[in-house]
Amino acid sequence: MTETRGERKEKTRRAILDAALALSSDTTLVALSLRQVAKEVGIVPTAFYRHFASIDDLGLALVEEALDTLRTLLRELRSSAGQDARTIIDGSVTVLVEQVRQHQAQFAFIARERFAGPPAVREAIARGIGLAERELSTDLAYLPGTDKWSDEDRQTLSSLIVGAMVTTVERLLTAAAGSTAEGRVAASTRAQLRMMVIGAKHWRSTP
Amino acid sequence: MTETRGERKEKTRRAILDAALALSSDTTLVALSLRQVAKEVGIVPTAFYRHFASIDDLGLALVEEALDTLRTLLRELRSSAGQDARTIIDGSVTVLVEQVRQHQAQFAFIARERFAGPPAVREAIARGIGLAERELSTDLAYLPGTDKWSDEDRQTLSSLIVGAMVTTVERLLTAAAGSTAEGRVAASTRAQLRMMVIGAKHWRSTP
DNA sequence: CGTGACAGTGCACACATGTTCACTCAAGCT
DNA sequence: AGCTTGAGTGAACATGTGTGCACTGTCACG
Repeated sequence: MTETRGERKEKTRRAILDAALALSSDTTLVALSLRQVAKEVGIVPTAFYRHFASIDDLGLALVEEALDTLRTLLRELRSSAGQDARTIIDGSVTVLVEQVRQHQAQFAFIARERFAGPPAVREAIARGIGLAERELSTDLAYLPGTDKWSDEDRQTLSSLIVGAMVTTVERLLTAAAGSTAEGRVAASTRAQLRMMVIGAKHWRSTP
Repeated sequence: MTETRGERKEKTRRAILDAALALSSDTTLVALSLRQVAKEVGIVPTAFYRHFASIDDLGLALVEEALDTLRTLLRELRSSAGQDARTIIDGSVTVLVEQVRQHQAQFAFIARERFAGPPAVREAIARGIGLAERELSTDLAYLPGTDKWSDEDRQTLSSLIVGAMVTTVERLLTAAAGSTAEGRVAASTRAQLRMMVIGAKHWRSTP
């Protein structure tokens, strides 16, 4: 045999996860049926239980993976440094588009299940996005300009930016890769980020 | 009889719509079963067909109603005039919170089905939000400051604002009515809108 | 070489689903 | 008063669902 026992197992586990992601993209996680997945993978329904304790478990594993790519996106965004605001923005949007295209299915999954998924899934996604906001917020504490702001103001700006990013991801998901629509979304997002930065630059807290 | 035949029919039709909205709030539209709805309403499953041609038809009627309350929100927002930017923003956020609280289930439905619903539903919701963006964009053409802008810039600002509004609605839905969390969301949104307005005020298009 | 672990099989069960059909029986018209 | 219309009924259907249980065959290890 060219494959060891453990490798084979991992392979069908992957196949199950992939099939589940593909099938749920037509509808939703709650509408995902064990038997559909099994048929797609090419195993008998009961063999599914060799890999997951239940169908809910599958959903949890799926969201875990999706959040992993979310965290990857965040890491990439933070490491795509730049000198002035302009280049930071341009680079960030480029990274965003790239990552969304590269992991389209995962981001679509997150967008779908963010409000439609089971409670545990919804909460996990909310935590992921909340984390992004907090990270950006603390990053802002070290940036010239916002370093003098109050925590509250930084959180406000951070949630505004993250919100715009989420909206952009959602827009990208409905635009075909490499289409003019995609270009428009990217350009629009860049403009929006610049607008926000300008707003932040002239911001004076008025409680 | 205290009720006419037509009134009775309309009454159970309403009951079906209400039950469907309530039941789908636990999961999703696609996971909504005819028999669940029928049981909740107190009619036999087959009686359902006297009111809707199919379960998909129900979904369409549901989204139609939800979009109606969305349009109501937009109308309320536009009519809640004010003098300076500050009072316009404050009034708008107040209206937004009010409307979301008053039609919580409908807005939750929209948030859920926006990406998880069947294609027809998703497209209907996207059209509704697109309409909001276009309306705001044309409104901006008559406001001092943005009246001199290019259409493109106005669309960019409009989509930014609408996006922030959508995000705010989503945040409100996860915050309890009258809670301190709700107050924080409202305050944060007001600050964000002010930030955006400031950004717009100092905006110079850089193509 | 022999033996145990275990991924995958096949059958079974009990239950839920959407939709059909012929029906009842009261309201509302002529 | 008589007759039609139509909201609601109840049984039936074919199909899909999750999960339990005894099984097989092969890989990996003592």
